[in-house]
Amino acid sequence: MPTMSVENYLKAILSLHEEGKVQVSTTELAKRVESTPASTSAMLRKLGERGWVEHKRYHGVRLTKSGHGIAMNILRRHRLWECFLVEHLGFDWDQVHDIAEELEHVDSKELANRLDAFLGFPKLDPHGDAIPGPNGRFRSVAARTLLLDAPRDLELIVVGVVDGRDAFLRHLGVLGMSLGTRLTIRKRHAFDGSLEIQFNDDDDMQMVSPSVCSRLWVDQNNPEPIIEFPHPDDTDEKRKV
Amino acid sequence: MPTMSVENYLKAILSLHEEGKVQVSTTELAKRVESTPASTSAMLRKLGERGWVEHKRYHGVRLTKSGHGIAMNILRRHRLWECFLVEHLGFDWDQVHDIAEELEHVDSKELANRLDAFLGFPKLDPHGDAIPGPNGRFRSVAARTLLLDAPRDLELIVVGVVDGRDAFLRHLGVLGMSLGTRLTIRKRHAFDGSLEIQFNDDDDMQMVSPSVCSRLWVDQNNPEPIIEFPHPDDTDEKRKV
DNA sequence: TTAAATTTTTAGTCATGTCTAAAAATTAAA
DNA sequence: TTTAATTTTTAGACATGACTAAAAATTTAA
Ligand SMILES: [Mn+2]
Ligand SMILES: [Mn+2]
Ligand SMILES: [Mn+2]
Ligand SMILES: [Mn+2]
Repeated sequence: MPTMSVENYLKAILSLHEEGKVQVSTTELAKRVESTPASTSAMLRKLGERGWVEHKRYHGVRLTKSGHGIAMNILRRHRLWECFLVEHLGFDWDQVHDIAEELEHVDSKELANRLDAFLGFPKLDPHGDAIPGPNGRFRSVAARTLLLDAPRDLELIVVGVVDGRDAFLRHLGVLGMSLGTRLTIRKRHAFDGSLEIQFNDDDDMQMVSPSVCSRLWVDQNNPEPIIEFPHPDDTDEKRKV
Repeated sequence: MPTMSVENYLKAILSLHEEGKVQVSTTELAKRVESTPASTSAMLRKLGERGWVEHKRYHGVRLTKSGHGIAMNILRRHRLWECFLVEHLGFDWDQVHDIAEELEHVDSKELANRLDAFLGFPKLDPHGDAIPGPNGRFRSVAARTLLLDAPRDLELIVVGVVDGRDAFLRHLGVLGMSLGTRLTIRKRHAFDGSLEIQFNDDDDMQMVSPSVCSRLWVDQNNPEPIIEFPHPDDTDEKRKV
């Protein structure tokens, strides 16, 4: 029965893990949870004592298996609630994060499972992020590429955002982009890395900055290979592929 | 921006007001929020300082208009979420209270209003209790009587419970009663106040204790007079009837 | 109307989680 | 490799909300 604060720290560590950091530094974590390094340091001591992280002083932390399970559970609830807010209450995808940030802490396994069923066991949240299942593992997700790295002259479809902050989502709105937008890269500008993109719905052409392109996941309409993201410690051989 | 704890205290005071107490005593409130008189006393000082209650030391408290507004808002969210849990997630009416007790603290006016719309602007929660509207006032509710006080030989319909605790709701299940049950009082036993009740669906007769009968609201199938429950301080003349 | 019982408040602790400022350890630069 | 910069931890405070035990006020009983 972790507190709300503990849950937020664990979830933040998980998200940093998923961004590639094997060891999470105190300062980085502090930024993520919007607190100070001092507070974070104190929290890490506690998380370590309770067996949710492995913490070597002055070097980073890693989630333990049990900490990873808790964090995946919060992430699951966060993304399920985001689905509910967008699909059933009609919120825009840039309005749901803060509300889900609170809803995710309502503690009831039964609630999460029933909500999951009510939503039709979605695989992705409104931002294209994978939703963990009740077992604490991600459901399979289609392969995807950063728009910045995608090939030219091939129809692409926007399937996710790397950066879920409201400011970025609203900027996408200004550019006329959202999940499902079909587009084709027509030109790469070597000078600043901008892409000239054709919007396949209206044949409109537009210049898009590399900063935006590096924050968008696109699908190349390949047959979808299945990928799972287990916890690094998880050597369970019976795992389904 | 009251804390979760403050919200629980204010809501508890409101519910005691609605049970007829004009002044709420420290001990009674402590029992309701499941804390001690000492903790409650400290909280009341704080609530008074912030202008949410009027508190004369050693005599009870009353909600101020602003405190009443906050409490009605929490109550609104509590009951809306209960509707959602029962009607859309398939929970039983005796499983939703504790979950709603947490959901009610998720702070977003927009969320409450959209949920309200999603549910079709319900007037009553799954326990037959009135749901406050976005203006902080109860919506109109049909007149109702305690089963204990209802007349004999008249078809009645169960429309609400006075006591929403899970134990009581489950006991109702054992008796085969829930919201909507049609019944008729056939005999009053003077000795212990028990009622002999005919269930109109299956013509079954059953003895029901006065303790249960004093916890059930029934409708007499009269044309529904409209009642509102404004705050006692509210002398606003423009109020709609 | 005084004494006893009850209720309420105060006093003193504790747990959680936050902060700033200072000290310690690590990492980067010279 | 010694020094400088950066990161992390510790020290010391504070806010919130809970508790037990003791004192004060009120209510009830004698
Ligand atoms: Mn959160
Ligand atoms: Mn999301
Ligand atoms: Mn509550
Ligand atoms: Mn209810």
